[in-house]
Amino acid sequence: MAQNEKITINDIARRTGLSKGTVDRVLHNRGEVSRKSYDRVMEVIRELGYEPNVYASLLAKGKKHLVAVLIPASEPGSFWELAASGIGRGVDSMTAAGVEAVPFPYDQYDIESFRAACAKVLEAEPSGVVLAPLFQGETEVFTGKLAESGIPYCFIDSRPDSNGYLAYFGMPLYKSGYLCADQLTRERNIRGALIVRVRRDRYQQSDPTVNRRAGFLDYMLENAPDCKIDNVFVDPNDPDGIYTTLDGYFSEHPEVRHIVMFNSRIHLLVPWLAAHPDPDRRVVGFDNLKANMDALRDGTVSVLIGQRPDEQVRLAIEALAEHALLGKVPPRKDHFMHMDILTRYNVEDY
Amino acid sequence: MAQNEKITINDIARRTGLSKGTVDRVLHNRGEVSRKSYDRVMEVIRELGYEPNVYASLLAKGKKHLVAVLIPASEPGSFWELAASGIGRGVDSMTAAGVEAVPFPYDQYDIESFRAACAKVLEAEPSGVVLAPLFQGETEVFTGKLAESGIPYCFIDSRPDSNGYLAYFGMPLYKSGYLCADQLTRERNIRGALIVRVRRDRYQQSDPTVNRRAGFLDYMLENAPDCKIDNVFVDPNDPDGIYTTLDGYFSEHPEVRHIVMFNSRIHLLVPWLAAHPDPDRRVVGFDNLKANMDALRDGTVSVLIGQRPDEQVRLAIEALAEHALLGKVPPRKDHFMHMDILTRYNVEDY
DNA sequence: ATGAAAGCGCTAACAA
DNA sequence: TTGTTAGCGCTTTCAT
Repeated sequence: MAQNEKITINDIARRTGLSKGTVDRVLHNRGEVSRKSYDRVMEVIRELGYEPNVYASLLAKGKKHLVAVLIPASEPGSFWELAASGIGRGVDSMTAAGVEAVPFPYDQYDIESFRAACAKVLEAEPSGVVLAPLFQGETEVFTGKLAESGIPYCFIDSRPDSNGYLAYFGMPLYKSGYLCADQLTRERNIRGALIVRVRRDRYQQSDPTVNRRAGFLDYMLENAPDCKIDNVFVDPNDPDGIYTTLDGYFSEHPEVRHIVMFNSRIHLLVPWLAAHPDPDRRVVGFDNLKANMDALRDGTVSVLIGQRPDEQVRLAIEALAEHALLGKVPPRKDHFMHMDILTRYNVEDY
Repeated sequence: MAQNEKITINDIARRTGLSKGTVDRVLHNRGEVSRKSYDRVMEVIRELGYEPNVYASLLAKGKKHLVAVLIPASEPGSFWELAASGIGRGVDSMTAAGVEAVPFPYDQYDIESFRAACAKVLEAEPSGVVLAPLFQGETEVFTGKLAESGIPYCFIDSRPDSNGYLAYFGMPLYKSGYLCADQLTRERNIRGALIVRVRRDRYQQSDPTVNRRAGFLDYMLENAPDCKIDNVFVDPNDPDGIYTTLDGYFSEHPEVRHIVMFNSRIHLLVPWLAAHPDPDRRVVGFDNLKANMDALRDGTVSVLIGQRPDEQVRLAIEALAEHALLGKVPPRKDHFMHMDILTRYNVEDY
């Protein structure tokens, strides 16, 4: 649509009186061209509105682009499984354009496995890398290496304070806490609310939930200052312990009917909640894990706030693909995903 | 990644003792091949796990694919403007793969302009068509012609009862009414609710709001059977009339605090609502028009239910692109979009 | 610094 | 029915 007829490097070779070879050299500015020729070629290029033919280029260099996706191994039913499902989701037309996204999984609790995965990625010489910065220090080391090799990378889920990334796709964490509080407390005059937390001490990982909690608490301060907020800690690997903990808490605080968790594990509470039904209770959690959505369906959980991790991955891959293919740099770096409010009435098509 | 080394039609030509030409013929089964050769080629193809090189193919045929998008002209601030914005959103890598999406706008109130747009589309010989079936009869005529020409098409927004389409992307209408009712009536014991409707008689158009209303009424019947539901009709082009109508209604029914509209025009009520603030009022509408989102922000409207018309368009284009490029047929035909619940706390990143 | 030429894998027109 | 061949637009040696 640009020009009436598509113009090729031949056209611009003819017009400049130079050869295809030279034109190609300036096109990819790989030197060995006289200043004069360079300028002349550039001039004609813009004059004629030349646009390279991607197929021809790709065909000629016979290279497939690889986008490495560095995220934790997707244990069934986990948050990262959702994220991983975004890898295949990548438009097939992208595949058709010669970009392949490949997962490089690692154990999110084992920093060594992360290092190993990083090494593999480097070996594979990808055109781009998508990663979630779980291990802060190690991530910095790795992205440093990527930068050295001139390999662009995108963050998903959360984002370190560095600056070299091509783009970031994630949920606005603080705001999500705010939204969460609003969904939790539809009425005024709430007596108390319970935050169920998971202890995470051992791992030197970043913790996205602290921002969420901050947003939550600020909302409560502003809108329900008299609400007493309790915290309770549970171990995700100890279902019985969770049950007992809740039993203990609620026998002391039967008046509390508002419960919230800031990570993706709200489903851990289902056994206790199901055993102690209460139509006036309100439970809000995060992320569309299968187990969470089931809890929504059967009414155990009232609202889930979703962030489409699969979309985050897809968008990151696409950004990288476009960078590799077309040299495009996204106009904005930070892309905050919409926060989806899920209830039993709109989970089905999620 | 498929095979160790990429295998080409030359390989399979050599292996079968036939020529590239013949191989190509069976690849695109365009006949002129003996049964025997055909079988042999197919055998070797699967044996070697041959996969065509899309660039080479595209380069050779030098054809760009055109996807025509047949939707109403996007008046600023309208629903269709949102939809149209999905056209550009199409991944650029798709563009890189040689697919261009082009809008063919028409006047949604003028069936003649629709016919004209259809004619233009046919002339352009697109590889696929995206359309919203506003004019029922005319749509049938048009899709009939498309079918004749072997051009695949996708519906967005709503879907006729026909069957020849490649895919459909839209909101589940009945369910959206149900969801709407749930968002409107958070408490029990509602005295009354008001449905504001737009008269549409002149136009022989399909009306998606009837299903929505049905879902809404069913929810109310099941969950708030004692709620009296009133209807009021307004003319979108007569702001003063709207104001007066509401004035009239609410002077008679001051106890009604729940208001809903099933089309995308909830913003029409803003002047009256803003002039008569009531913290206990609840207003629910549909679609993320700019004006609607503004109303959400300033608190005039409580909840908006969104369906991402731009995504519908994008997905439809992609489905068509993949069909054109790779011959892929979507596994499911009907794709129901997630219904987004928007409040003032999550509009920002929408 | 520049040009010539051989492909990349596939398509399509033409011969046979 | 099948084979041959000339490109498609660009990249990449290898000469010059």
